[in-house]
Amino acid sequence: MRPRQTQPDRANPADAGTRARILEAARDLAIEAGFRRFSIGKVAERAGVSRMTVYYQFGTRDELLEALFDHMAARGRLDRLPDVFVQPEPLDALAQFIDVFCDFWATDPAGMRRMRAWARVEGGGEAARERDRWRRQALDTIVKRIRERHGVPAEEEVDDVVALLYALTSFESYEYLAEGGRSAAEVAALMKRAAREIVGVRD
Amino acid sequence: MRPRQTQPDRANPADAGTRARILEAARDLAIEAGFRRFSIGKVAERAGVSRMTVYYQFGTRDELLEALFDHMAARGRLDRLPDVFVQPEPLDALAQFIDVFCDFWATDPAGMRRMRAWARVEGGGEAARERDRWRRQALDTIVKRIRERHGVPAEEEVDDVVALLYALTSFESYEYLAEGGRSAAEVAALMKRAAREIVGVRD
DNA sequence: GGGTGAGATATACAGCGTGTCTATACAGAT
DNA sequence: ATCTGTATAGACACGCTGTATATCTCACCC
Repeated sequence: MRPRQTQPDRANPADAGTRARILEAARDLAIEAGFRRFSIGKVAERAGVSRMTVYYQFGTRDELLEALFDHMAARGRLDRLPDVFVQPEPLDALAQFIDVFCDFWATDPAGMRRMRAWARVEGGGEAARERDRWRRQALDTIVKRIRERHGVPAEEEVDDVVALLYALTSFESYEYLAEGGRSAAEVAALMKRAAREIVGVRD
Repeated sequence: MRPRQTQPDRANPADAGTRARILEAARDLAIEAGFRRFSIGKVAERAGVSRMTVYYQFGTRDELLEALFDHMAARGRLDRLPDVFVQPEPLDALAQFIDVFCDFWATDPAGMRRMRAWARVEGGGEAARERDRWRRQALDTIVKRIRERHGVPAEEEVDDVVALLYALTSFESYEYLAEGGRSAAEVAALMKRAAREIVGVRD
């Protein structure tokens, strides 16, 4: 167990968030320099803090990166997701789901890409994997509701439709779609159109 | 400039491919240990070669990884791609295109995933990026042929359709689709179905 | 006011990995 | 016999991680 982070708004010396400053510095550095040149020392320097403080707060480089992952997710307004499930019309829910995620991916594509890739390289990023599992589950729910509400278009398996939507709404797909200079909104529109075709509802 | 690789079939001492042995060792190690524990020393040891030889042959760790990338592509039977373009029926071409890539991704998913992620993290993997550009270009050609041959389904922009297919046929999508335990052939079938819906031909 | 405890820091160190340099050994080609 | 390209050995500078130890400084509590 690591030294535990105490109450964030602790009546502390000069600042009120050494951790936050370190995370911001880490994020900037990750984006700017890539993970190759990402080191505890540099993060510390950038945060105006000693190297030992970073170790004290986060333990290891990996734990710092994992924390950074969470930190970025928190900035991404992913908290709007619950709204999606109160939508009475599941097709609207699907559309809104796509909007929320596209906004999320768009908050910080450079950071996101590095963090996710890092997770794939190193096997870290448990937070991201967790979120992906969640995303899949959500799609499953939505698709099932759509099928209850509207008909089932012949031979299509639920699992297959969910898998396709899962791939379509991934960050990686977002990035590929955004490559041509498309804005987040444009990507979302494209995804929504494709999603409609994949679920195959004859409106 | 690095020491240049001489003719591969050089009438050499004992082996006839120190490079090849090193690349195989590198591949095994990358898959087995991840890039975290991927070091020149370990590769050398595994290849039964001295550390200096690796440096001599590849220069730097990055150059070794870049070479490894090419090496893996060469094993993936990506050379069957030209066949795709002699297909008279562009819809068949699209299907075959998907088959070839799914086979390619399936040759070595573990290695592929690490290599691609590494490219994203470090900015390396020029070979992979090159291949992606090529993939996009190929899809563009196929889509245009489809539109010539069959009609154009209303408002759909060529660029949008191409982008969607590009995302759909990416390695990352392959991986997401394969997650449920689907075989390469099953993933290919799924991709083909989705691709048909995306191009929107009313057969 | 003295004690306590958590946060932050300084210094030092072991260990590992990269990349460079120099020197050497050896095989085939001229 | 010499030259060239390949493989290797040993040593080294440098940078990064992670740990250990000791110190400093507050806020807070009695």
